[in-house]
Amino acid sequence: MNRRSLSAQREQCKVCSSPEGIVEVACEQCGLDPICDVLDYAEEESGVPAGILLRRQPLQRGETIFRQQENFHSIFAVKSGSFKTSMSRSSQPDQVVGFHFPGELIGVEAMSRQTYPCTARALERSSICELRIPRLPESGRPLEALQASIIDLLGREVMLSHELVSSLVHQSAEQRICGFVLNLSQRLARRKLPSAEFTLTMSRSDIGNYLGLAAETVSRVLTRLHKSGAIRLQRKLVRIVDPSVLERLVEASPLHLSRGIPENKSIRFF
Amino acid sequence: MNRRSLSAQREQCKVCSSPEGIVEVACEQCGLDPICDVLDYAEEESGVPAGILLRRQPLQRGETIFRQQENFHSIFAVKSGSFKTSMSRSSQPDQVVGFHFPGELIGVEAMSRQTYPCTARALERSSICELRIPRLPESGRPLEALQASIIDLLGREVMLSHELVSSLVHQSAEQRICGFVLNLSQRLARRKLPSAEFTLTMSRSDIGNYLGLAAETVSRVLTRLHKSGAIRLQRKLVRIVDPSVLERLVEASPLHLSRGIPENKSIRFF
DNA sequence: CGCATAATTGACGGTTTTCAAGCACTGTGG
DNA sequence: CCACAGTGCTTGAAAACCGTCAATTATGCG
Repeated sequence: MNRRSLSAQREQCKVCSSPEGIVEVACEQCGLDPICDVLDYAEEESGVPAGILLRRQPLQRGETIFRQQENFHSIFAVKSGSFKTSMSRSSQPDQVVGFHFPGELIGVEAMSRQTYPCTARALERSSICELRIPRLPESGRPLEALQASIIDLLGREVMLSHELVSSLVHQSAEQRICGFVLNLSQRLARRKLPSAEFTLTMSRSDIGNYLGLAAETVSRVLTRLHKSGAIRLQRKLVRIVDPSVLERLVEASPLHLSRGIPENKSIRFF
Repeated sequence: MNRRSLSAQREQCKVCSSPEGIVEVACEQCGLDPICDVLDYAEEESGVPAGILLRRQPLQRGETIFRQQENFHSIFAVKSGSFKTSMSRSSQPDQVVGFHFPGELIGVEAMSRQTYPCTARALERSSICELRIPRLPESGRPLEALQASIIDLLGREVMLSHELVSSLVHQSAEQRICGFVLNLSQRLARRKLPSAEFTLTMSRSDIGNYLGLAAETVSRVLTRLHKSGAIRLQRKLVRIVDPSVLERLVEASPLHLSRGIPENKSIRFF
């Protein structure tokens, strides 16, 4: 009996059994899954010592998993809820560097360092799994496989960051926000979560901070998209009515519009 | 006799012996150094099969090391000269995602992928070292140590990207360009290369593309800095006259740090 | 209910982009 | 040696875009 069929039954997974009825990502949709796989987690007799991979108590809105400059010890996977990671810059408000949704990892960029370079804060009531890196060797699993998984994780992270840079610097406010909304939708869809209608758990300021825009601009663009019928918007609740409008806005470059034919689009921003 | 004393003599290093009199980075200043270290390269009797780490023929301006979507096989270290990496995006001009100077690495972000996500092109006559990843196991060295080095490299790259994003999106054109110039200077200084006066081997368009500015804006800001006396500027040659002026403009947000060199060489994973 | 926080909306000004023209450097061939 | 074209760089003027400031409304929480 393999791990996937076990974890599909959910209550069999030692780590991921959901304590209450909150919507959370399934193990096989989680970014930590390849590593759990190596560890044979969810196998009753995996023989992995307890405390290497563990389920943490739910966090309340505003609580932190870790703070900037604390000692690195674990990477985390979001099971439910959402988080933001931010870096404090001297003499200026914090810079939001990322948002994290169920199935996504937090803290991988600290992997090569002594300390976490940013603070991870819950945007709502959320739960996480924790993988204690220094204790991995105790698992008795081949280190090479574990390291290979981690290299894979990091490589993806680098790719994403590069694409984030390219998408941000050359796009207008409208394009950035369309890309942001579409990206959130795609990330939720990838984890098999509702992706046509969802709540923006972060504030307009957080979005603006992340995208390099003023909060007012975020607000203006969102209401403009609402009035144009591309999305429906009620406070923090977003429903994507016409994805093609958003996609067209993201792809359409104000410069060089006449040149080149719009190709097949695979939007992977943020 | 350890590797460092050997490579200090330069002609003893199997990989890095400089064929002609071109200014290039020393091995111990190179981002690949921790890995070469593990491989005991430069040791005459290291026993590592040939062809894993090798010195490539110099590239002419405009030549590519690899192109986007080619199969991944190696990461590269710049020995002399400079490179730009760029990604082509559907229906838009290429996006410059990075510049690479002696001692810095190219291609690490492809580590977890089948193919290179960007194209690496020489900005001038340049030379490189190549590390063939698929052949690493042949070295007989513990894979864990090699993987740990690679994890270290990738972790840094993620950090850099985060810092790049935060420094780009919230800064004015003047701040971005000051940061860019200072960053170049710091990266050169770090590799013990001339850092007060150097040439911008990339075009104004490349700089603008990278920083998310129009080429005209880059030109305007540079001449403004020149007229204010902070720098001297002759076409592509830059001399930093008063670093404090630049630093004050950038304020406290240091632009992306240099690529590829570990601050402390002790890799503390696993 | 009332306060504090967040979101919206409007007006204005500064920065940056765009468009356009002119200039400087490079390399080629006569 | 010079004329020439090609490319990249500089400079100018107008307009678009977005940030700031400020006022107003909405929302959440005690």
